[in-house]
Amino acid sequence: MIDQRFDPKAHEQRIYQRWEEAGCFRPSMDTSAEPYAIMIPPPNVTGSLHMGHALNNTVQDILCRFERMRGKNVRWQPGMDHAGIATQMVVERQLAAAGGNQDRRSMGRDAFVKRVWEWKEESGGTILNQLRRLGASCDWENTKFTLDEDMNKAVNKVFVDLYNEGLIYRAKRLVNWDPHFQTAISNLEVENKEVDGHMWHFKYPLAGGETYTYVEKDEDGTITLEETRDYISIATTRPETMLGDGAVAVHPSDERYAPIVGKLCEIPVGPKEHRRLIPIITDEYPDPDFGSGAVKITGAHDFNDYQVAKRGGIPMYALMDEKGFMRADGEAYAVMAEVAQRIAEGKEDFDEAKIAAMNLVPDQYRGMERFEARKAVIEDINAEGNAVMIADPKHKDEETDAPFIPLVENKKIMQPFGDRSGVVIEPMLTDQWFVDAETLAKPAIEAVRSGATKFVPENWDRTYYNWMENIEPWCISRQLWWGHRIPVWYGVDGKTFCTETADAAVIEAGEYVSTLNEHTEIGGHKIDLQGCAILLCDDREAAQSAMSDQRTYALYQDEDVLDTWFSSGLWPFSTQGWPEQTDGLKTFYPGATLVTAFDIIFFWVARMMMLGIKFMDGEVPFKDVYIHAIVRDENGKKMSKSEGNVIDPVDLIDGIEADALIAKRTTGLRQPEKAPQVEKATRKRYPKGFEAYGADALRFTLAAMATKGRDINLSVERVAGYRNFGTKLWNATRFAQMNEAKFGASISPQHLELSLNKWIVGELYKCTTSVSEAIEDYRFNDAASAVYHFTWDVLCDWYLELSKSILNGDDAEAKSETQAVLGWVLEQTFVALHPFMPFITEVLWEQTADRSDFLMQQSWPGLNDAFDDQTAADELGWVLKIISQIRSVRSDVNVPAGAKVPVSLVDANAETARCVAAHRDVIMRMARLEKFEIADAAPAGSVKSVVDEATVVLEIADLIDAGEEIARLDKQLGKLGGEITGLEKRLGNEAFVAKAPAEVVAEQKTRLAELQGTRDKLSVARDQLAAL
RNA sequence: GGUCGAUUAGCUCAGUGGUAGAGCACUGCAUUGACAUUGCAGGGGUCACAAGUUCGAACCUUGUAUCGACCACCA
Repeated sequence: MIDQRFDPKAHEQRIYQRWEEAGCFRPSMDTSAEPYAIMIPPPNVTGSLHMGHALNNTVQDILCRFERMRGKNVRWQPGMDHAGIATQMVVERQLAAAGGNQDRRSMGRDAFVKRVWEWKEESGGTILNQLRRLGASCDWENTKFTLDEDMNKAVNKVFVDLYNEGLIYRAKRLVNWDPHFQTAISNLEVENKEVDGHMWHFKYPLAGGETYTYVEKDEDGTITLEETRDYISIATTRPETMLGDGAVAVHPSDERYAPIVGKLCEIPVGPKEHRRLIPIITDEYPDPDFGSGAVKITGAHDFNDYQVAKRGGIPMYALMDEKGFMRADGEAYAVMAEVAQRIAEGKEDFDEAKIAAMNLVPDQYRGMERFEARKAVIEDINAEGNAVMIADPKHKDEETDAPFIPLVENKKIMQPFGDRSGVVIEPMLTDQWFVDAETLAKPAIEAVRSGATKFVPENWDRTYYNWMENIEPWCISRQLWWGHRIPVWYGVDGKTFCTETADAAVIEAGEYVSTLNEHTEIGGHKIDLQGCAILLCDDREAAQSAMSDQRTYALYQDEDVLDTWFSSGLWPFSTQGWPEQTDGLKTFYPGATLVTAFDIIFFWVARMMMLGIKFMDGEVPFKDVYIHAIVRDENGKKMSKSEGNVIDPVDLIDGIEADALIAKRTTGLRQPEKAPQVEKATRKRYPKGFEAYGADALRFTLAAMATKGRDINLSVERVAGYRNFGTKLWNATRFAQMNEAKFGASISPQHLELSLNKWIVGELYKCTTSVSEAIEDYRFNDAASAVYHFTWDVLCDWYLELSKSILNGDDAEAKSETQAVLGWVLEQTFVALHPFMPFITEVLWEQTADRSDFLMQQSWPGLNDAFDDQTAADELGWVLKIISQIRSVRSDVNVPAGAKVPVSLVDANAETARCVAAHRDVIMRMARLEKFEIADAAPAGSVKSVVDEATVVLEIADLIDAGEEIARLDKQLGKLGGEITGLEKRLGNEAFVAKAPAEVVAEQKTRLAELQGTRDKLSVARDQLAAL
């Protein structure tokens, strides 16, 4: 006999270990079985399980367990992502916390990377064990890490192939620069947030004190302002970038500035005697209605300006260093400004490299932090009187002597932040590696259009197209140390060797050297072609000094590493052994379904599509992409640390005391002042913390709430409810054991005698069929509710109750059949529930019979409609109906719960009479009846109701009040009357009868007849009562 | 500005043209035998609003309102 209750803590980890040891998670590699692969979205090695992971992996596990039971050859590919920035950040923080002076740079690259690996071995990957706690049936023996050696081979091959095709290239471009991590990041890693900003209006004086007539008109062409100006007015949110301006642009149609287009104006910052003059140009970009209509063009510090500058051949001057400080290198401003001036006037050649190296920061701003520099620039301009002035609104009343103040508009501006660092991103002109995403995107778009890959729910394809069709070059180089190093080696002469290994680079370099002639100079001198050796150096400096030996051609590797998503993008095939043609690759590519949240469609899904199609002969990496919801708290708020509403999945599984929960939520807050608030709210909402609900309850909750296309608001009450559901199943099994149900035996449904047993088998068939269909269609909520409803409402509330009479009765044959069916139906229920609740069902399987196998290895119920016996279903349907009806009436007329009531049936037909005979005992027990007989007429003063053709008569005249009974019947008649009128009206409508489908019309007619029959019987009963 | 989504019972949500549903909460009754993590019975909804299509609309169309998400943005 099983325990009184299921204790998740006593079983879950034990069961999981047994599965893993027995190799249950391994693919069968049965060649006759259909392969089924799911690639886990590799969690960050730094990560720990949150609710999103719990949902994501529950869904994957349901699919995998279901398909495994259906006999497929399943591989759920697990692994982790090395998560470049995130991981490097964690270790750098650790170094800082450890005190001492050690940081990344003082350690040096090799030592630091070694340190990160050590960290990874010690503390990385806790999330994989948390996935085990959830029950995830991953193929752990094939666990991969995106930075492992085999992954690196794939990465290098992909890089080299794309490079050779020209789809990867190096270029100097404006990229998003994270000044905190001092690396480029992709535009996806930038989060645009609205912040309070200012817009300053400044005057750029015209060169040589020139003047023009500035005219403003309203819509009708009436002149509203006309004045002589010796400047052009500029509005900017970033005054510190003025020093890098290359031009001022106005719209070609803007008449206000037409007189001065082509002239020069002065940037009003820096030492007066060395100020630069820049041209006033036209471009389509400026919006005449915004600001002053004139835009300063700072190509090296703004993405829009960059485009204008490229179009107009405007020089781009970089003002900041990699930390976001004003540059402190290079020659004096006076010299540089002069050079810049000559370039602007066309007297000196425009050379990108030369310009990029030019430092146009005046001495007083050099080395200043960017926001400090902004303040300083503003102050200096204001002090000099080049701010556009406006009457002080505070003194509006006395307009005559209103003091003038600089015009500064307060406005909301969108500012870019690094999603990891949280600092303001700086557009930076740097050399980076790019993937020609546009070319790769085309077949990836086509694959979704053609249906080779489908999004579920399908409306996500719009999001996918939208992004893919407007895709920009993907910046893949990162100035980090933790990651796949870019497989490119340079000679000091700038020659580039892109090869899969360093050895190959050496060979290529050797071939290159052999093509040189003896006059070629490299590194400042000729090299000895005869005995020249190729030398690999750590960096450029080392290479350069090595070149002093004439018998050496020195190489150094590119310093940068690749964007993490570059290696994740290969996940569907790199994990299966590519570029080797392994069995795994042949079997498990393409995968079946990718399960993920929408927020990584761009980061990951799109990249896997592009790279998968490219490198796997045009074959997509997965057939379906199931996009699931975001998990929020019970009120629909995003779970966040600062809100204090984060629910840790493991806490729901293991339970947690209130104090521990509060401590968890209040420590390490970014805003510690919120702690008391969080504590109060948590204490109020969860005064006892969480009980240990177990993994099954959590999984079932997530599945039940996983509807297509909607967020999940997770409530702990709901988890408790599904824990109760597990208890219900547990106790049903306990009941079965007490009644000696037969487990571990098979039954032949076609040979069953009792309609009760035929019926439950049919109900089971309907249940498992709808579960299968729902899972196939990714309707996890429907699947969960089908099996929930069957287990609780059908099996426990009806079948178990109805079977008691037989199990306690004298009919040995009936008893034996029922024991067999009871055990079998429960076992099948375990199977059907197993994908959702793997632990409790496996324990029940284990403890109900001597088993040598696991539930998770059983076959999915292969039931067919032969199991669905309509006669039995009708018969039991009637039994259920009559019991419910009698119970309801009893309750309505307040018959004491314990009282036994005599009941007779009037006007029953032969079929009903047969049912009465067959099920009399059970009906009497469940409806608490003293007798249950067919009768010709009802005794006076009885309580009546109607089931189908028969009138159910409760002979309890003495217990009731005639007036109340009349009132009860009137209420029912009123309800019926309303429905009947509605139906009559509809059926009286000629258009309805003519146009609606015949079956609908017939259905409504039948229903009307039924209702009328019921009404007639009830009104007769009412009249009889009234006549007394 | 573009795109997508939401609005149904007190709460959280299902429901793809034909009798409005679930869980929780609520009300009444029930306590020796699977289960109080329970059972039985019940109350509760103008399906945001308006117009349209249709024999028939929570569902389809259009519009309005409110809320949300994502993307892109004006110096």
